Amino acid sequence: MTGVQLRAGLANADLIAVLVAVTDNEPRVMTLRAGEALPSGPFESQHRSLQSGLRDWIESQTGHPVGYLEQLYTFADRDREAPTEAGGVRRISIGYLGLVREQVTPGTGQPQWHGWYEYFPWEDHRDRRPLVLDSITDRLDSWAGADALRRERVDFLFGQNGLPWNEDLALQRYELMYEAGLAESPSRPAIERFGRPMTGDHRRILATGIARLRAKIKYHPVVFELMPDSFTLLHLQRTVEALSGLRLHKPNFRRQIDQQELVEETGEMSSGTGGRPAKLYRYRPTVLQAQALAGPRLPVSRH
Amino acid sequence: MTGVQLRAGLANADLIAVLVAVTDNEPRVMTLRAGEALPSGPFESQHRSLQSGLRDWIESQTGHPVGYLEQLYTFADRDREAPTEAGGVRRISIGYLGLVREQVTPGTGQPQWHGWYEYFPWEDHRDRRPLVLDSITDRLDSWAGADALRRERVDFLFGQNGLPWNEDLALQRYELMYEAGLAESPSRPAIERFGRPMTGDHRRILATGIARLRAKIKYHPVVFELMPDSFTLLHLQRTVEALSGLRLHKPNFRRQIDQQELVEETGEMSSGTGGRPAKLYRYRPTVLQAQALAGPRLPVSRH
DNA sequence: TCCAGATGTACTCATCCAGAGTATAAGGAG
DNA sequence: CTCCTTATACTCTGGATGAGTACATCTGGA
Repeated sequence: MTGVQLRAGLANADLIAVLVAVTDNEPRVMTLRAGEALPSGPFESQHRSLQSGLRDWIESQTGHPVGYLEQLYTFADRDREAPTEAGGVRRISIGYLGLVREQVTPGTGQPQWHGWYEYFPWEDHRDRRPLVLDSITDRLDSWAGADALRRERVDFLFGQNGLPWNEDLALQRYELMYEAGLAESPSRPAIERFGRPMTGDHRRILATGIARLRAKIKYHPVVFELMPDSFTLLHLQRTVEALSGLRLHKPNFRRQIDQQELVEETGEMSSGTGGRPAKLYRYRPTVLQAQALAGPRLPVSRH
Repeated sequence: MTGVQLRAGLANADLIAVLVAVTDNEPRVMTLRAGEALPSGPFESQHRSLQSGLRDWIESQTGHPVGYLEQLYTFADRDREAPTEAGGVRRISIGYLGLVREQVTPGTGQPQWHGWYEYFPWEDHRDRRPLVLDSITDRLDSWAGADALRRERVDFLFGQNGLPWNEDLALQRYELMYEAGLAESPSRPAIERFGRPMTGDHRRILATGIARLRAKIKYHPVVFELMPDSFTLLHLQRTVEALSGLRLHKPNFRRQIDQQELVEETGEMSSGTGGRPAKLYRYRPTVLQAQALAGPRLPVSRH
C-alpha cells in the first residue's frame, strides 16, 4: 500500500440478498432457517457479473423474475460473526437488495417469507405510533444519561421532543439500538421485545435494505416492481405505505401519481372489495423516468 | 446455495479509494502512476473495520485527516482487468469515496492530484457547454443508428433534443460511452479526445465517485469537509460549482445556505481578492443536520 | 327499499420554496 | 473620481405540497 505497490489479500466472500415482496399490504423478506437468516450463497459462478448470477439464482428460487436488483453494501467488519475464525482471512459479504412481484403462495420449498416488521416492530407507524417505542426510548434515555450528544441523537432518530419521525433512518436507529445494547446481545429474554433476532449481522443487513428502499421509493419509481400487472391507486398507495411504515394523504398521493404520468388506465375496473369499484392502472415505464426523477435540485442558473 | 447450505468462495480482494479535494476551484483526485491509477491497497489490516483501516492509511499518505469516508461500490465483474488471470478466483475491489481538506501543496511524495475533468472533460459545464460534447454525441448518434431506445438514452443522458443536462448522471454517461466504444478500447488515438484513460476499470470507479458526490452534496452537507476552517460564501459556492460542473445562481445559493443555518459568521472579513471584502463563515455542524437533511418527502398525513 | 359505511374521485385553498431578476453597498485600480 | 468587481438585500412569480371538503358509486344489512 505504501507507494505504488499493490498487495491483495485473500478473503472469504459470499453474497447476501435482501429480497422483498409485498403481499396483503405487508412487506416481506425471503428468509431461511425459520426466519433466522437471509439467503446467502457462493461468490463464484459462470456469470460475468455478480448481479446476473444472483438474478438467475433468485429466479430459480422464487419462480418469479427479479424486477429490480441493486447492490446494497459490502459488510466486512472483523466482528461480523460472533467467534471470528482464526487466521488472517476476513469474511466479507456483498449485500444486494432485490424486489419481486407479489407472491400468491409463499412457495412450497425451503425459503419462507416473513413480514419485515417482525424484525423491526418499532418501524411500523401505519396505524399508530407503536407501543414498543416507549420501552425503547426509556432504555435509550437511561443509556444516554447526561450525555447531551447521545440525547440529541436519540431525539433525532426516534422523533422525540417534538422532532418528527423520519422513516428513512431505519438503519441508523437499529445501529443506535445495537450500540446501546438493545439489539443482539447475550441476554436473550429482554431482546425478544425489540424485534425478532437473526444470525450474525443479518438483521443489520436487513435494516440496510429497508432504509435504502424507503429512501429510493421517493425519487425512483421502483414500487412498480412490487406491483402486479394491473392495480388500483389505493393498492399502490397501500404498498408504499407498507414500505415506508407511514400513512399517506390519499388525494395528494393520487395527484402526485398522475402528474408524474407513471401510470395509465387499463380500461378495466376492480371487482370491488367493499366500496365503489376503482379503475385499474398499469405501469407505464419510460426510459427517462427509469433513470432519474425529480429529487432536490441545485439552484442552477439557466442561461 | 440451494437450501440452507452456505458455500463461500475465496476471492482476491483489495480496496480502491477515490480521494477528492478541491483546490483553486478545481476538483482533484489522488492518483498514482502519473495519473493512471487510483490508489489501492491491501484488504487485511489490524483494524476492526475496513473503514478505519483505510482512514489511517489515507491520513498517512496525505498528511491530512479524512473528513468524510463512504463506501462506494464493490466491483467484481469477471472482465475488470484486461486479461483475467486463470483459475476460479475472482478479483474484487471495494471502492471508497473520501473527502479531504484543500491541499496547499500537492505533497512531495508519490501520490499526485489531478483535476478530475482531465478524465471527464465533457462533465465540466461551468463556463460553457464543453466542445467535446459535440464529437461525443456525433459518435453516439451514429452508434444509436435507427435504434429508438438507444437514441432516447443518448438524448436523456447527454441533454440532447431539448432535454436538460443532468449532472448526476456522470456514471451512466460514462457507461454508455464505454458501451458504445468511446472509452477504453484498443484504438488509442481517437480515445485521447474523450478524456484521459486509466488502468483497468479505474476510470469507471472514478465516475462512480463523482456521480455519488454530485448527488450527495444536494441533500447532505458534505461540501464542508472540503472547505478550510473559514471561507466566504462565494468560495463555498465555487466549490459546489466545481463538483457539480455547473454555474449556480448567486442570490439563491446564499439564501439556501443561510436558511439552512449550516454556517455562522466568524466575525472576520476576507482580505479582498478584488471587490468588496466578504464576511468569513465557518461550518456549524449539528447532530441533526449531520445525519439527514431535507430531501423529497412523501405526502404524509399528519395527525 | 333505503340507509350506513366504505371506497373512489374531483375540487379548493394556503403556504412554502425555488428560479429569476434587480438594486444597492463597499472595496481596488487606473 | 470613475469604472470594475464583488458582496448583500430585496422583490416577484409559478409551481409543488400539505391539508381539507364535497360528491360519486358500490355493497350489505335493517
